[in-house]
Amino acid sequence: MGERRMKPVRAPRRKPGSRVHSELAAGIGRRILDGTYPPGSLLPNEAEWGQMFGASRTAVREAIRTLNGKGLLVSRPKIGSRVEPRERWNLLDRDVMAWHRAALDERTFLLSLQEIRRILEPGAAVLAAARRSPAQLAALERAFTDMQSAEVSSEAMVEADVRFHLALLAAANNELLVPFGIVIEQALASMFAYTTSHAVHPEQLLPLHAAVLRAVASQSPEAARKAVTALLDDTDETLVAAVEA
Amino acid sequence: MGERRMKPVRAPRRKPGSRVHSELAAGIGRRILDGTYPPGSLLPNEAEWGQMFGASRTAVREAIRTLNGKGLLVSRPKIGSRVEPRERWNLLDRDVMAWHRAALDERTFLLSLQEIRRILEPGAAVLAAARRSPAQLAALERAFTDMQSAEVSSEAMVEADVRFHLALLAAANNELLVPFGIVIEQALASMFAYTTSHAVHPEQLLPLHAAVLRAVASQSPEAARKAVTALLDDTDETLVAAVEA
DNA sequence: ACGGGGTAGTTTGTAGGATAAAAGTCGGAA
DNA sequence: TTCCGACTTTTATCCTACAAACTACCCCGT
Repeated sequence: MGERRMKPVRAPRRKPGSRVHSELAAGIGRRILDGTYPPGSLLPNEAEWGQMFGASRTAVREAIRTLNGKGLLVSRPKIGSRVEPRERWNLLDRDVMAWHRAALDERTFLLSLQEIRRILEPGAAVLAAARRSPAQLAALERAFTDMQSAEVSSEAMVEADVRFHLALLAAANNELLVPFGIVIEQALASMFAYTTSHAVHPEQLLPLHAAVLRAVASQSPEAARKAVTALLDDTDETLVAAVEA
Repeated sequence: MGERRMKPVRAPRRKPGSRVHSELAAGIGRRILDGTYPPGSLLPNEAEWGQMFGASRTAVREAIRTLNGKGLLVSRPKIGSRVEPRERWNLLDRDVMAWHRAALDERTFLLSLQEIRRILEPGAAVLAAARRSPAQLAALERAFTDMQSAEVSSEAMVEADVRFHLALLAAANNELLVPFGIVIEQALASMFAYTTSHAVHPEQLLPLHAAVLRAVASQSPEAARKAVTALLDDTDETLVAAVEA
């Protein structure tokens, strides 16, 4: 064996999204979200997609099955795959939202998101203050502590910040609230990475969060509502500044 | 050719959910939601599922692809399919929620849902009163008119009622609010069918909705908030009574 | 005995082909 | 003219084969 087998510096980990059928799902999904195939229109048949992407019909079918599950289209024999009306789309799905954002105006999207937070989070804070368990309070405290020890504008800070808000929603003890929160916070996380570096009042971040924590700890619903509202006001300022830039 | 081909009385229309892969997706999905396969556990491999359901591996794979897209599991070669942690599940997905409800306590679920409405809808009403377009107001009026002309406790009434609330959310002109609303109203619709027949104050239904419509029409945000809150108070009464029964 | 590395084996991923079922279309018969 | 049936297109399902990923284990060297 004169030949030494070169061990390749194997990439740390292949993304799970690099599979052929995932690429196809994303490719087709994006084309639907960006209006290339509007609702009601008929998609190319499976064989054609296969040729376009250089993939087998099997892979195409698995991609279409994914999109089917997200409510983007329905398939019927002899007809083909037809794009569903927009209200059937599962816009709260991670992937769909990602494709949506790629095709849409960033400003509008982020402002819409923040608007929803302004509706949802104060209400959640009220419930959290009234019903949080000791364990849920501990999770909230842990997130806050991590925010304190994280460097300003660091990735760790963003992560802890998101975790803080999710812990708040979880403390409300409403099973549906957490899924809603996950959708919102996840979408905001990618933007926080930009906005934390442009925070208008970076020194306010910790005190504002501390106030929320105190209110939830002392089980004062009204105080919690006000503290969260103040926090959102601050985020609003940052967002508006970031969007205008 | 002496044999006469009996034309079977063909069923009016096969449900789109009656496909093999859909059955499989539902079967596996339910097993995950009801805890048979808890988060972190390993599912049987594709061949085994095929035997269990008497289906081919292709059909199993398409089902798993669907569940994959809903965040219930991830698949890796040599490993198999592993159930994802609960917070990755797309609980706001139509199918996932249906499987969830089938496995869970109905009371808790409905009360959670109503709690979210109490948070979301007043805020949406404020936005709607401030920003509704004439066309959106017309849609709201149409839904109300249909409620007036529908028989009490009829299916048409429920449909118009749901449409009224969705129109209210749409009038808020927030792109994300409608998807959130669809999730909630759809889930409530199936229950309304039961509760409308047990309404505590059936005669209040139309006046309460009329108040909301008036407030949105006259662009009075605060009045809209109050009207929606009153409406939700009434629904609460009905819900509590229905749940206790 | 112990550690490292290569490899065998299991499971998913992709390909490609064959056949069945669905549902419009069109032509022919009553 | 009207209605029924064959035709045709496209998805639905099944099957088989092979590739790729990754674990777990065995074997070898120290």
